[in-house]
Amino acid sequence: MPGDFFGFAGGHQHHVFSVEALTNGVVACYPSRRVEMLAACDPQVAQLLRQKTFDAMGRLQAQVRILGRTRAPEKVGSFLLDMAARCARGPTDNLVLPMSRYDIADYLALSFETVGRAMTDLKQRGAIALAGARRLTIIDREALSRA
Amino acid sequence: MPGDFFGFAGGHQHHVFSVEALTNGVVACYPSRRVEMLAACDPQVAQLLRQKTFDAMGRLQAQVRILGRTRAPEKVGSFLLDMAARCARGPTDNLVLPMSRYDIADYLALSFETVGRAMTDLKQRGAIALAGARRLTIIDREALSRA
DNA sequence: CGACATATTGAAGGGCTTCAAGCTACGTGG
DNA sequence: CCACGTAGCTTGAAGCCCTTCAATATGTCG
Repeated sequence: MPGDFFGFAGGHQHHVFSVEALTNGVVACYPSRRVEMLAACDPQVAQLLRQKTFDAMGRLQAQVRILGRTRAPEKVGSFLLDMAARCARGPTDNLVLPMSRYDIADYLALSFETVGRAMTDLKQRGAIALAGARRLTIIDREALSRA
Repeated sequence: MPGDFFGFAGGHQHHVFSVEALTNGVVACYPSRRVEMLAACDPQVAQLLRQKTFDAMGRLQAQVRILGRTRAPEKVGSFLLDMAARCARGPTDNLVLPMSRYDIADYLALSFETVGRAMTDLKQRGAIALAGARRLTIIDREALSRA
């Protein structure tokens, strides 16, 4: 998502992940060698780099927590909470998913049909409200985390 | 595992994970505020901190890759490869699991019976050899990653 | 409007979980 | 020394959840 840094982990060897942008945008590349030099010279750059790295770790930890769920509605529920936190444009719990069911399924290690079924399941339980496939409102955060 | 750093992500708020040591050992705690000060003053400390952080991110990414597998033998197989890489005491593919089936199951979001069944499954396919429950030899790395 | 991508819904099958019963290994105490 | 007890592992059977395949619906462009 906009502002996210990625790719600095895994040493200078091969990367084990690919990255997909959820919106149109520009990707700025910084050669790791040069970043290291900059960080060595300028403590403020080093501090910023630390901050960005910690942010990236936080995203990874969130991903681990989501993938660690055992059932589909739990996975989708915690995914929606995560997306709500990252797409937050205000205090409301309305959000527009920036990705398709297929992309969500890929992210959660589920089939895209199961993602859809989990959505309607959460809706029927009153945890969320759906307007179309991507526009939704979070009604019961508790229900999403313990779905 | 020995030498692992952890806990510096997630900002200065609440941590969302617990950590469990796989061996007896000593945990050294560094107040984040003081670490920040040290890093700001000493570029070498900052460099070391970056390195340790990248290592931790690598572990998290490995965990995501493992949890992202859809079937149990795949999960256990890639877990074993990961453990082999982290327990490496030489070029051999022998390793002693430092954790019980129950702990592995918890780590992989599976039931401990399923972990055991996946083990015997991998053994019967000739991917690994088991000596007791924890001592094993990796025979076919390919088979483990595509199990 | 028409066409294509995306979502929903249904039904059959398979994998994992759960519950339950043995089994093995190890340490304790008689 | 051996019986015993506990913790960990294995194995079996039933049930549930997810996947897969298939058909229909929705919606979003041109």
